[in-house]
Amino acid sequence: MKLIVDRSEDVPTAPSPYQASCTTCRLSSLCLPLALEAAEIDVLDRIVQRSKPLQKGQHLYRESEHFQSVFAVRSGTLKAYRTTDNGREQVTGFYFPGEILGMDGIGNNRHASSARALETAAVCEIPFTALETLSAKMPHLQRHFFQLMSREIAEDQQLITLLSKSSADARVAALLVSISTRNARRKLSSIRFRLSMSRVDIGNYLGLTVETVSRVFSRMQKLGVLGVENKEIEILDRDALIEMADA
Amino acid sequence: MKLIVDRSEDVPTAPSPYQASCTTCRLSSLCLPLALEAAEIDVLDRIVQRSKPLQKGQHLYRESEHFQSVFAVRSGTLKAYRTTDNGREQVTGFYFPGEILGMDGIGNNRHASSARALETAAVCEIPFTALETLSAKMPHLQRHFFQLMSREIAEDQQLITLLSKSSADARVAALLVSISTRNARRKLSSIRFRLSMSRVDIGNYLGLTVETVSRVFSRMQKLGVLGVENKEIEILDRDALIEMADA
DNA sequence: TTGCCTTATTGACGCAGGTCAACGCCCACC
DNA sequence: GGTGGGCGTTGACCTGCGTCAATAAGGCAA
Repeated sequence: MKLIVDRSEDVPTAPSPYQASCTTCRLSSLCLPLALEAAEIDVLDRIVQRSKPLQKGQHLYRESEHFQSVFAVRSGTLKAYRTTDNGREQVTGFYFPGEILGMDGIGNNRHASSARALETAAVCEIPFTALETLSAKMPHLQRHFFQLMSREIAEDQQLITLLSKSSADARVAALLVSISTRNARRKLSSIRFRLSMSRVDIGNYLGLTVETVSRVFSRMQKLGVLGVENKEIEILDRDALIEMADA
Repeated sequence: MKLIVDRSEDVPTAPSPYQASCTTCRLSSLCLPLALEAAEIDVLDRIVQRSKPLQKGQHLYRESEHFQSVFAVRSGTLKAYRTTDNGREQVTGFYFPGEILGMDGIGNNRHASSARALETAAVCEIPFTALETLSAKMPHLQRHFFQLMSREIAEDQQLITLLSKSSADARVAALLVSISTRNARRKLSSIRFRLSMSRVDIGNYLGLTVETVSRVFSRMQKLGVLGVENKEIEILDRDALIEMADA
């Protein structure tokens, strides 16, 4: 397994031209533990691989492939999905810049889901065995990964709650609130954004049909809660949306 | 934070009389990494606390309480659930002997769900900071916990898939298959068992009403797939049940 | 045992959202 | 700048499951 990319000082052009380092990455506050010291970040930086961007529709990994790394999204959006026994596709999550995906593969050394780019996307690859070795030496890092995984569990449970009982309106509202919140964390507009996923993906993720998703959008627009223009969304009444999300 | 129970050699009666040790526990193959050496198990053993059994209905921990430990079920069954913003209860999982719960609390240092005993139950408490310290020293243990958490994620995703599209029949069938499989891992009968949870809990977990759950049981009984007598379940046609689970 | 209360079953009915179908609109690619 | 194919919207109809209600069956206390 090739773990280290040569990025010594005497090479003028970075060996991986796609991103300088974790130190300069504006997303590092999202995907790295804040408590990490500069020297520690540097060590971590050495195991992280930055490769060429994925094109829209391209797979990052596929279900049941050998698990080797987790990935941090640098730009773009990815969706994770699994294929059921009867061939149906189920979207299990959307991943935005600063978020980590692939952690469901650790358990059995093969990916439990597939991941594909919804638009041109760049990711940092973090080889897991290297991460493990490093974690044992850096308590902050170990704790950070335990926390990341735990949060993924908690988020999945939230989705379970949503899928278990909520109305179509509540599901769509909850997704929009989630995207809005995550945008805010990335210092992007929390009230105006472009949905990088199709209505089909949204419906699939929320356990609804395309038609229902479309109807919900229309209804919310009519109610003045949302401005919808194709993939462009404007949240006009955030409180109402939050209200709808748990109804 | 009190982490270590004194169990030094000069105390003749074990400080916690409820279970000898991980070494002699018949469930250790389920909750401990197999690769652990005897000496390592011994170290782990020292941080594990065994307390008096929980009575039916008693809480092990509650949502938003300060997170301190994860727990391994020794006997009995527990359910985990969270309360939604509008006060509804959502069951997020059932936990049988040999299974670990509480991992959703690591992320934010408070429990993301509550856990309560469905019948008299005994658990081993594993203080998390001690587990972290130990993990950094014992690579097998660190890996094991990464794996346990990862599997929890993968299982939640499976539930998401189930809740997202499947029919009532498929949901109930899937739960029964899951219980059957987990029973087998514990060397119990995979075709005849007692449901420790109520129909209400089953319905809640599966996103169905009690009435629907009841009707599904009746229907399956009529079809000769299941024998149902109150909480006593007999799987008469396992293949048919598996078939139904992904329909 | 008796009685009470919780849990489960069964039936009748209504509705949210699925299904099917038609159509409009992007936008990508000649 | 036309055109084809995917994506999104809207309408009409249908159905699986929820809701409401009534009854039965356990289970625990006294």
